[in-house]
This record gives sequence, structure tokens and C-alpha cells, in this order.
Amino acid sequence: MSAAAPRVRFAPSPTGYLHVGGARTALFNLLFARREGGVLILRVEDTDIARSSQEMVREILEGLSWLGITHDEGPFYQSSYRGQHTARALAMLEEGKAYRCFCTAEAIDARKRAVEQRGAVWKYDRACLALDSGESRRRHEASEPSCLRIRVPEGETVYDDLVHGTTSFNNADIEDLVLLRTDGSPTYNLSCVSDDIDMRVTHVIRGDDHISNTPKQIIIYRALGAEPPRFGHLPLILGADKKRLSKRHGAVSVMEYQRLGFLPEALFNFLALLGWSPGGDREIMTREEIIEAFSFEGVGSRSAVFDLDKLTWMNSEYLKRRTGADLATLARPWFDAEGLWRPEFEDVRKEWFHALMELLKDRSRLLSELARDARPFLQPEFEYDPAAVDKHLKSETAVGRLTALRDTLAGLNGFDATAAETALRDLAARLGIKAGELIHPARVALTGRMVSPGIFAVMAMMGREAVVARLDRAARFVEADRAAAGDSR
RNA sequence: GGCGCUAUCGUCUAGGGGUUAGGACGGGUGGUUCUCAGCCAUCAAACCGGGGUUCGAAUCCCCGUAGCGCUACCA
Repeated sequence: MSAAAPRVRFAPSPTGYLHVGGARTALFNLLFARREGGVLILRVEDTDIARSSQEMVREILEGLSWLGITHDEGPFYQSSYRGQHTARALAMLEEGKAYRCFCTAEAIDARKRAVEQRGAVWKYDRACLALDSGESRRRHEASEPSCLRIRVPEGETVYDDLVHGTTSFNNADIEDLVLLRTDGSPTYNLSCVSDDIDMRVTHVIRGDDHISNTPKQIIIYRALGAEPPRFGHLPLILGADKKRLSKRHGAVSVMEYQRLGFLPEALFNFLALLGWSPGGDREIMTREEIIEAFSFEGVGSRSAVFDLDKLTWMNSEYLKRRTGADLATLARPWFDAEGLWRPEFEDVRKEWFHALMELLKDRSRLLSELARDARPFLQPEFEYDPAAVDKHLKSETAVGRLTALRDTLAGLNGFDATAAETALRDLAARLGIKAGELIHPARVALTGRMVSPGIFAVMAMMGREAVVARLDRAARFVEADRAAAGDSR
């Protein structure tokens, strides 16, 4: 008999943004579900009402959807199952698997301090386990405040982790954890187990930081008479300092990567490779290839440092694979933000704009860089990079050469890359200088920078009128610059 | 402190008893009838330490060390 389709879940707590660690957890759940033909459930663990917000829920959903992590069931909200959590806790009380604890926080604190003063390790001392059920009920009915604790059985709790293999804990190290708080609200471990039972979750795939919760949850499953699922704990994602990734390390929210100009497929690919390897040398893989190759055997057990340089490189690879038309759409927000967008870019100048994106994409790593690099093509007023000016526009001959080039190009019959190149090289020959001595100043004049696509492609893309205007502007700029330099001497 | 997890180039990793320990990012160098942040070529760069097991260990076992995680009536 073949195993039933696996059911996995991603269970974020809406107390913060969807960070890359959470996204990676969600991603691995997705990969496993898709690979195995299973179901991915989304469950929002919003029981900490004080710290949760609808705004965060929206952000998390947006992040998942941007990355293409689509769930099959949910989103379910944990807070709506509170009745079931409480009922299960009470059932455990009924069966003697749990007991009421009347110890006050102050009393526990005092005992804990005493124990620690002796240099011993504190664990709840089970003071209330000794209470017989009659007394316990009496005190409860007399309205004495109490919480509910599970009675952790003797022995060992062992489970076979999907990534770490056999893992065992001595139950003596686990304290009788609280199931229901004094105010009656269920705690995390109870809610989590209760929901996973009701949602028929078969594989719990989550971060390494939950390893120590696992024996506690297994004990709850058993107390409830339910079969625990399989567990798989993914190693954590670290910052460059090898500490758990946090805001101190820069961008951690998934949506922030979108704003920075990353493509979702690049982040998807990068995150999949953080802690997992298909074996061999494959790196750039489509989503389908990743799903096809995914297996827990390839999931490593050591935590991985998030390397922004590699993500950026990967993004540039994905940028190159996109068409100019795609990029025009994708980069639109940055053009809008820079005030560079014109309606004709999707109308009469559509083809031109797409060609511009094609021209620029090889040198861009982020969508945001496309807008930056496109500026000189779209707008006559742009900044000159001071270093570029120093290097190529400072010589006494600069104005003369820019002007000569301007006149030459203005007098051309046709204007395309070939014509511009021939004209420039002829001019260089006539002036008795190397072509580079015209090309470099021209690059700065046309783009403001030292780096650009091939200069003749740039000229062809800009068109004669813009090229002439920019050469004029640069010549005026150099004159003014030299005059200012002269004055100051 | 207790419990747990982990340990191959700076980083992500492949390999898994016998290999010149492979790839990628990043870095260096050289080339590219115009630049490089593009492209091509090329170089440097690693099996944490100690004990076993074995003819042979980076690989298996143990110990140590280090890093990280958890240690809540947060999730």
C-alpha cells in the first residue's frame, strides 16, 4: 500500500515581516509538497494577539505570493481554533495526563532562585503534581488561580528527523510544560500540535530552532493518543558574522529584496540552494527543475551564511535570461520612481524601449540598475561621474575633440552604429589620434560614466539628435569647468 | 550552567574508505581592433584538533575544541 499524499504546512507568526529565513522554510515545504504530490497548508499563528497584526499577515501573504509559494489550503488562523486547543487540554486533565498547578509566579521564582543558588539546574519541581485530584478540584472550584501542566512521562523521546536522523532526548530534562495559562489561554506547543492533528499534517518541516520543542510536542501527541508526524529541521540562515540572520545584517524582509530590484525567481533559486544541493554542480535551475530534483537527502545539516554577493550574481543571471519586453514591465516601478517613465514607452517607442532594455541588461545586476543606466538615454540632464570627468574630460583638447565629433556626426547622412563607428574612426585618423581618445570622452559625454555598453550601440540607441545634444552639453560643461578651475588659480 | 545541533577554500557546496579533494560566488592575473560592473582564459584558496578502526581515513567510531540554537504561563 503506498503512502498517502503528504500534508505539510507553513505556520508563520504575524509578529513581523516575512524574512528570508521564514521564506526558506516555506520554500522547502513547497518543494517537498510539490515533489511528493502533497498539500501545502498555510496557517497563521496569530495567538499572540498583542504582537500580531493584520498588516503583518498581509505582508507575509504578499511575500509568499511574490516568491511564487502558493499554498493549497488556508490561510487558516490559529486563533480561531482556541476552543479545540482548550478542549484537548481539558481532556488530558481528565485522563490524568495533565494536572492543575497553583504555584504562583512569585513562589516559583523564589524556589528557582534557591535552586540556582546551589548551582543546580532549575526545572519545575512538580509541587502540584503531588496534589490529589480532590484537593485540586476543590481549590479550582474555590476560584484559586491555576494553570494546566502536562505530566511528562519517564523515559526517552526519540524521533527520526528528516535531516538530522535519529535524535533523542531524556525526558528527565524536559519540564512539565504549561498547556493552559492561568488566564486559560493555550500555549504554543499545545496549539501547534492540536492544529497539526486537525489539519492531518504528516510532515512538520521547520527551522532548527524548533528542535527542542519537538520532544515536548511528541509528548503532547502521545498524551492525546495521536500519532506524531515526521519532523524535519532545516538549519538556520546566518549573517556574515555567523549569528542568526537579523535586521542588523541588512535586508531581511522578502519584500525588501523586491524593492531592491531582485527577481523572485533569483531569490527562489538562491534560497533553495541555501542548505540544499541537488548534488553535482548545478546552480541555476528553474523552479520546475528544483522541484524535480528536491529530496531531503540533499538537505544539509549545517547552518548557512546568507551571501548577498552570490544572490546578486544570481539575479544578474536571471536578468540576462529575461527579454527586453519582460524587463520593461518588471523595471517599470523604478522608472516611475525616478520620473523617467513616458507613456510612449508602451506605445510608439515601445520597440525602442525594449531594445534599450536588451542593450542594458548584460551590465545590470538589479532591476533598479536598469533605470539608473537608462537615464542618459531618456533625459538630457544627467550627472557626470566626477572620476570619469577627471579621467577623460580634463585635457585641453577635450572641447575641441567633442566639438569635432559632434560636427562629424551631425553631418552624417544616415545614422546607425556602423555609420557612427566609421565616422569616428575616420575622424581619429584625420586628427592623428587613437580612436580610444575620442571614444572615452564620448562615453562620458553620452552616459556620464566610464562604463557603458559598446559606444556605437549607445549612439545608435540614442539617435543622432540626442547624441549631438549631449556632445554639445559636455563641451559646454568642460569649458565651464576649465574656466572655473582657471578662476580658482 | 543544562540540553541539543553542527564542523570541506573567505562564502554556498560536491565528494564520502585509495581523487591532482570538483564547481559556483567573491578575490588576483592576462586577454578582449572602445570602457567594464560584460565576455574569455588563468591563478590562489579547504577536509577543526587528538585518539581509535583499517593495508589505507577528509570519509566510519570516540573524545576534545569551537560555533550556533533552545533553555518562557512568546511563537
